[in-house]
Amino acid sequence: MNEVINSNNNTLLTTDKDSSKGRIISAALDEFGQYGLAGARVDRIAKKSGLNKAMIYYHFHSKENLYREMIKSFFTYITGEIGQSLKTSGTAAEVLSSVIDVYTQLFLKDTPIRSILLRELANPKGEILKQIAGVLTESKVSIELRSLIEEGVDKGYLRSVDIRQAVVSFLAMNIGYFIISPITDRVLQIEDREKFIKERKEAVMDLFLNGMKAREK
Amino acid sequence: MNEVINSNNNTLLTTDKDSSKGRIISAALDEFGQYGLAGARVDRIAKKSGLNKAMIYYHFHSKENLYREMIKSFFTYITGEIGQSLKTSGTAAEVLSSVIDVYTQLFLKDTPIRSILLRELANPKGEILKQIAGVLTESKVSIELRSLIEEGVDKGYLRSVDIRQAVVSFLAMNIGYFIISPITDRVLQIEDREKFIKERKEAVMDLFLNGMKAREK
Amino acid sequence: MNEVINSNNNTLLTTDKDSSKGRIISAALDEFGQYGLAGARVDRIAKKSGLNKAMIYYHFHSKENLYREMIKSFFTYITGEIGQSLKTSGTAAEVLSSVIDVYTQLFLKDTPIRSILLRELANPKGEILKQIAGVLTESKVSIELRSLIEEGVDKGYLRSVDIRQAVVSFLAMNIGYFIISPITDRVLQIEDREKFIKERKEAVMDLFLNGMKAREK
Amino acid sequence: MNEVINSNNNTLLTTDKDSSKGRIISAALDEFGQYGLAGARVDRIAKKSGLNKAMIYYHFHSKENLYREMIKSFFTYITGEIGQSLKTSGTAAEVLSSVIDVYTQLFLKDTPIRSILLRELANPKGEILKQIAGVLTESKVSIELRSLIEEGVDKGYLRSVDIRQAVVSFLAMNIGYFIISPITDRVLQIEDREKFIKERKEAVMDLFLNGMKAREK
DNA sequence: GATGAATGAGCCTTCATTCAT
DNA sequence: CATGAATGAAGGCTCATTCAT
Repeated sequence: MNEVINSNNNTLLTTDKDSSKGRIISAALDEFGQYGLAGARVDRIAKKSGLNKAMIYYHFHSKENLYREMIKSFFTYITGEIGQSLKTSGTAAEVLSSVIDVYTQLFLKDTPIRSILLRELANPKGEILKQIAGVLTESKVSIELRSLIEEGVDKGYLRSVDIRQAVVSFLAMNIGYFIISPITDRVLQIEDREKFIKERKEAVMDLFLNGMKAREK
Repeated sequence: MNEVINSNNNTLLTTDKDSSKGRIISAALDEFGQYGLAGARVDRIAKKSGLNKAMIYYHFHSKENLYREMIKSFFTYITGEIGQSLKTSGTAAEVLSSVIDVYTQLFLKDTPIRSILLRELANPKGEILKQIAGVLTESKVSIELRSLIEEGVDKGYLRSVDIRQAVVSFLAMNIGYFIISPITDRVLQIEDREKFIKERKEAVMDLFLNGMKAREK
Repeated sequence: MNEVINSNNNTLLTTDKDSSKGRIISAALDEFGQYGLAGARVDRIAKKSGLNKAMIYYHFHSKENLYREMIKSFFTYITGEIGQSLKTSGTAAEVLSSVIDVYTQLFLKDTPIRSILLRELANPKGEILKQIAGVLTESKVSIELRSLIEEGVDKGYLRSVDIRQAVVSFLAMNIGYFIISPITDRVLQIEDREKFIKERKEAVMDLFLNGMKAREK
Repeated sequence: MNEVINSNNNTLLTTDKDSSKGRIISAALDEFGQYGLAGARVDRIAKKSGLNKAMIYYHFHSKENLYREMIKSFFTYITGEIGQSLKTSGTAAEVLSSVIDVYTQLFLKDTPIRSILLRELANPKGEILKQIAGVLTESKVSIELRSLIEEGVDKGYLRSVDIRQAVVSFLAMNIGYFIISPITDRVLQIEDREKFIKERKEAVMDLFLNGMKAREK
């Protein structure tokens, strides 16, 4: 799941542990994930990467540019992951299950990417979000979901609803949960988080499919 | 000195807006909302508040403490708002509708509180989240939702599902949407956001209630 | 000659030794004179001024701006000096003598201003030179010289020559000497510089007046 | 390897222009002329020379040494130029005219050497000035001037004046003008500089010869 | 010779915080 | 309460110089 995927160019991915650029990007992911862009310290990134601070500027010119390059690099990697993981054929339940798996993998732990995404969501007008949206658009996940639902509607086993609302609801139930879980877990006093997440997949699919199912009147 | 008031901007506070403390808190909400804790500048807060920088330290001792006080002040206010807005009786649809209204109101615009909440969610172990969770727990929203669903299950018109999963799904469809909307709006190419949000309320209630409804076998 | 002339505004002159701005400007004059803009170190200026480095930025915003302010301050002071020293009536010899005295005073020693002026002359397109030229234009020295020569020509005791060339020649013989003297003193093996400079005044006036004098043919 | 050559730019050197050393020296002249020793950047010199930064250190060991070597190289060239251009026989007017031509050629444009010389003059105690003075001493210009004047005095058509003062005055009127011209041109509002410089030669010779001429009493 | 990468010291600037008044 | 000035500790970035190849 976290193997080396070394692109030829300057988009070195998370775990190209050999090249200096790769080590810096990796350290940057850590640092930016933990402290955010403003809170990150170039000194710490240098130390984490085992390189001299000047090397960061040699390769990336500025802290902000390093941030951008890191995000670009990461999302290039993510796109590949999603592409590989996503089942695009099978029953509706199977496809949904596969989509859920992808997001669960991405957000389950306190990954740097989760933190970075959240902080970027706090700047809705920032350029980074556009970039992220672009990558996700190309990853076709939403298109898969849309055509899946459209097919169900066409074949008559799903109700005719606003498809975009349905897609948003599905994504929100998955990604949205992982985002707000630090609060909801506390409010709902969920102690065994692992178990809850395991059960969540079933619960989401059940609610979604039931909510969408056509009724015989 | 502790009344719920409206600051001149879009920031709602629990402190007298004319007092120095109030003006500082108001400016801090702006600044922290825009830049986050690490990115905020005490100088700017001073300028925004029309006061001297030293006054901030006179009243709040440190930047971090100002941040905490600001959040405390804000959530005290929020709690009141939710308490007043939340219908606790009526049909299930009416209660859910009222809950949705509250969250929509809170997150609709790019409010400072949305940004602050998101950045705090990026630090899942931070103390602030505990505080927020505490406030929300006391606001009884989740309890209302839980008992609403339990009642439905008891009376037989809702299926017997994991109630906490249901509550999480409902919250995620609402709050979660507002959080990830900067991305989903782009990916799904939603141009008329106002309209989409208006329709969303119906869509969420429809999906949720249908997904929960008991079936005749 | 070096007294405190404290303008009311932000143009503090060289020796306003009390105010922080004055102390910084004074230290800056030293430092920039010795090392030039690029070679100057803000740390050293801070140390010399007895203040914290941050205070320099508090008062002057940037090293470059401090440089500009220092020059502005200094030339404002110089203008006053020239204005006071310059005799505007008397025989031609008296006026010229007074002009020479002013420049001798300014450039005799290794003053910071001499160094700064020279380094600016190395950037002929820089803004600073324009500023300096402006100040000197307002100081009326050149106008005095021109009208002095014009009068001599009108009255018939000076030859009719290009007045601007004459003014330039006079200035070059004075200022120009002080500028190139580190070289000429060596090449011409002038050991007793003090004596040479004392004699120079006579020599310059003699050459200039003789060179300009009308001849009976 | 040590021929006098013309670099591609406006920089004259004594080193083979195609060799790496030559290209570096040429680039250094450019860079030091524009920014001075402290402001010069080794990176830029490398880029301008089309070579790697490490090559500069391979050939010149340090930035400061490169500076010295560049100056040495340049003045070796200058000496040759002066030697070739300088007429050492003819009437006094012819010789002076030839000297003026040499200096005009050297300082007319914004040559790097003009800037470098000016900045060095700002450090009157620096070693570089000694070096320059040495080269000029060897170039015999001042000796030519001295003997020219001495001859005039001996033969009776020049007044008996301090010869060194006369030489200094002559040099100052020429070199000194080119140095202070960025200021005087502005103060005297000289718009057609080309024309002024052409006329200057006559004016200087006229003033100088007239000023020195013996008078019949 | 030639190069890209690496380094350590230092530089300009900023910032949270405090002090004197 | 309120302010302008002051401070020390970084923080981002640069630069002369060196190393491995």
